[in-house]
Formats: sequence, C-alpha cells, structure tokens
Amino acid sequence: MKSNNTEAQYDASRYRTPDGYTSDIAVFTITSEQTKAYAPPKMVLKLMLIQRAEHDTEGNPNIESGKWALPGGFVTPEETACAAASRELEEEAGIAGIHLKQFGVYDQPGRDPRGWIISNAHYAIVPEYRLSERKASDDAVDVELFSVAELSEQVLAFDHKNIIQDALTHITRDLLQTTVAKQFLPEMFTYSELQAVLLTVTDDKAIQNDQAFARKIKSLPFIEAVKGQKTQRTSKLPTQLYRFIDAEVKQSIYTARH
Amino acid sequence: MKSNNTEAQYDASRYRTPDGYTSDIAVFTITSEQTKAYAPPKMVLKLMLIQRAEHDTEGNPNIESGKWALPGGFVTPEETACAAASRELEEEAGIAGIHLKQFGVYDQPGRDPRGWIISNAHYAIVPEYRLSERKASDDAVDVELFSVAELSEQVLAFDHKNIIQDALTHITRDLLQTTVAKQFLPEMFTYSELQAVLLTVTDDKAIQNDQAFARKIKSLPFIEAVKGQKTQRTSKLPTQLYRFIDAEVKQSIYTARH
DNA sequence: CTAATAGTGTCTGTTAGACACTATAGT
DNA sequence: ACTATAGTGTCTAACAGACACTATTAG
Repeated sequence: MKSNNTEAQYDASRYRTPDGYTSDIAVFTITSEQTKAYAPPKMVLKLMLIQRAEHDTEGNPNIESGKWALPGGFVTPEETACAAASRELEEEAGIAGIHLKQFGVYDQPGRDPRGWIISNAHYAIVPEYRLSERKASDDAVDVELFSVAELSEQVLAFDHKNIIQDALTHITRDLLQTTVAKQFLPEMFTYSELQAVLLTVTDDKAIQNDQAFARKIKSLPFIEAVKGQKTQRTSKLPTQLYRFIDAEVKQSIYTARH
Repeated sequence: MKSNNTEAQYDASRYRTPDGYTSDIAVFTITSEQTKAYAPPKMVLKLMLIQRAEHDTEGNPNIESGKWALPGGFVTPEETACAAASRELEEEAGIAGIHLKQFGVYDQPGRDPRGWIISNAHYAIVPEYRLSERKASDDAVDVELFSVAELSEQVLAFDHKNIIQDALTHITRDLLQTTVAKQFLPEMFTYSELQAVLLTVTDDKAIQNDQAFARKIKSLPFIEAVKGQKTQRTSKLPTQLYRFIDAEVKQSIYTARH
C-alpha cells in the first residue's frame, strides 16, 4: 500500500487526482396506459434520457453532442453524489423528494474523453404524473422516455449503455426482492396495479396468473388490505385496496422453494 | 445541470476536482476451529484490519495513526478501483485471484481531514489458509482479524465504522441470496460445512436445524451431490460431498413462502 | 343481457417443520 | 459399548398450481 501523509504534509502531486467526479441518474418511470375505462392499466417501464446539445450555454461545442445520455452533472465538494443527483433532478425537472439509490461506480480508464472522470450512478423512481413538466435545459435539446426495447436501438453517449444495463439489472432485482415497488404506486393500490408494476420486469408465471396473485397478496407479510377501502378505477366491481406496511423481509435461497 | 465543454476547452478550474480517489477493502475470512477430530468445524466470520503506523516510510507522521482501519490505497488513472483493490491485496498480502465486489462509495464532505477524497469500497472473500502469510507493511504496524463482536469495541480511522457496517450488511445479504458462500468453501463440501458458513451470518431456524438442512441441500437447484465422493473430515461416518453448479437463481418476495 | 374484472371453492401434489428413529465408525 | 454425526421414516399442516365457478356492475 502507498503511504499516507498528514494533512499538513499531504502532497497532492504525489498522486494524480481525478479530473472530475460526476453523478449520473437513471430516471425510471412506469407509464400507465388506461386502455379503456374500468380496466387495469397496461404498464411499461421507461427510462428518461436527454439528448445532448450541440453547444453549451456559452456557445462552445459540446462533447458527444446529439447522442442520448443519462442526466447528471459534476459533484461539488460540499455534497455527496447522492445529494448532487437529488439537486440535479430538482434543478432540471423540478422533481424533489423521490426515491434515489446508488448502484454503481464507473471509473474505467478512457471512459470519458475529457479525462479521468469518475461517475457515480444512481437510479431514481419517479411516478409518472411528476414527470409532466419535463423540459429541455441548457445542454439538452430534448428529453424523452424510452422503453427497454427502444433503448437497445439508441446510440448512447460515453459508457452510458453499460450504466443503463446495470441500472436495469438493479431495478429489476430491487422490484422483486424489496418493497420499492411501492415507489411506483399510490399509497393504496389494487392487486392488479401491483401486478402490473411487477410484470414490467418479470414474466414469472405466479405473478402473471391473476387468481394466484389475488390470493397471494393477502398472505404477504409486508402488505395489508385496507379495511373498507375500495376503488373502481381498475374494474366495474369495487375492488379491495392494499397498502405496504413496514415489515422486515428476509429471505434466503437456501430456505425458499425452488 | 452544469454545462460540459469539449476536450480542448475543458477548463478544470471551473469545477473543483477531488483531492484523491481511494479503494478500500473489507477483507472477510471465516476461521474454522476444529474443536476435535471427526466433528464439523465451528466457524466465525472475521474481518482483517490494519493498525495505522505512527510514521510513514519517510518518517513523516501518519494521519489517524494508531487506529485500526481498512486496508486500501490511492487509485491511479490507469486502473479501476476494483483493479486497485486487487493490486493492493496482492502487494500487501500476496493474495491474488480472489472474489472482490464493489459495494459502496463514501464521499461525505469532511470524511477525510486531508481533503476531498472519495473512497470506493469493496469486500473481498479470502479462504482462511490464504491469509497465513499476512504481515505488517509500510504504514501498518499490525494486521489482525476481528470478529463482528470485537469490531464494535474498536476505534476506527476515518468513517471506516460506517463502511464496515455496510460491508457486513452486503456480505450477509449476498451469502443468503446468492451463491457466494462457495468462495468460503472448498470445491466439494459437506452439508454441515455449508451450514456452518451460513450460520456465521444468520440465525434462521431452518438453517440451524441439522436434519432440515441435510434434507434441503439435496433439493437445491444450484447444488448437486457429487456421486461416490465422501469425506470423513466432519464425522466418523463417511459423508456425502456436494458442489455448487451454475444455475440461475431468481427469486421474488412476492412468490416465496413467508 | 353482456363483457370484463375480482374473487372463491376445491382438488392435488409438494414441501416445511417436527419428532422419532436408524446407520456408521473411531475411541 | 459409547458417542457424535449423518441421514431416513413418517405424520401433519400449509401452500402452490390448476381449474371451475360465482359476484358485481357499467353500458
């Protein structure tokens, strides 16, 4: 290991220091298409990308311009990358107080032609209605939502294709193994709404099957039926509403069914 | 979002850049005490820490000296943090080719008195026998293994207490939800050896119960019995050996038993 | 009445959990 | 013979998966 010096004697020139530290954000949303009245929604998982402008605010040519990229920006020494991500989201899209999770660091030499730039990647879960006011900004000419299928056809800036792939892996795992699904749902939801969220990332037969899932939801320790609360937004038949409750979910591949 | 410039016009002074990028490693091992012959081992999960020296190689006082800390060091622009971790492990302890996983980034302002230093944290799984040659190095006066219980009594350098807490959370989850347990075990192992590994991080009744676990291991899709292979290292009775096989393990809290 | 979604009744096969029991081999 | 570990026999209750069926209500 290399030696460390004290604060006073610390000599930065002995080590090369990074040329930048950025925070990138994979903003996920689930779009609900109400195909017709009194029916469960068709849900699709989408990722928000920005198209990089030709020039920045000062008229200088922008690197990787024209390509689609994850939103993000430089982190300052007074904040964590997660705080920076939160700030960026608020500044750019007016979205505050949403679920953010760090999932990876990208530091492959040469990943950014501008120099040694370390990217700390997060994913965000934004309910669809909060994306309404999205807009282009300084160095983005366009902002758009892409489904997973559409993503693979796009040319993406830097190593964002890798980052997005990892983001998808992480959100899929988290949706199925934790209770983050609630971030996509209203406070109270029907079994078919939860089912639709999960089906955006899995094709598990037990989740696809309506009757099985309607039965299962009642025995999940981290979800409770809200007594007397019904809705007709997914069916003509008034339907039971559920909510997530705080309950520890621990699981092991050595004890589960296979 | 702040604007980006092209390579030519990139002006580093517009953004403050980090004062350093380090890679820290939580080196986990499981010590097996052979309490007596023909018995399963008693296993304990331990973490390797170094005690920071008073002075570095050049005789300058070392920061946070005397405190216990995670091994690690500065990352260079020609490598990823993971590669740096691997290099550090090899340089310091002569350990190569072991399981390494990135689990978190630490960038809280003020976490390191020397400046804006970002730490990329990894955990490593090292089988006990490979730690035999461990030694003190340049800026470590001592190297020692600590059990989880002992860790909470130690004064740790920087924010390493947090990092270690997160490392424990991650390795616990990975041991129970992935097949990394195999990194602690020989190629072929008995049910009681696997059981002992898992019991270092869980108190799950279904895993504690010998008969239940001996039955369960035979139906796990990612483990197979090795025909005709038996050992007497855990029992007088020749005992079936198992091995991990490559099998996708996907699971969801919405389909498992509770 | 029809169509669509929500939800139940019921059967079957599998498994978890518990407990008693057998099997083996070194000392 | 004793002891510690490995492993089986067997029962019960719970649950998954399948399929048929009922319930409700807007149009």
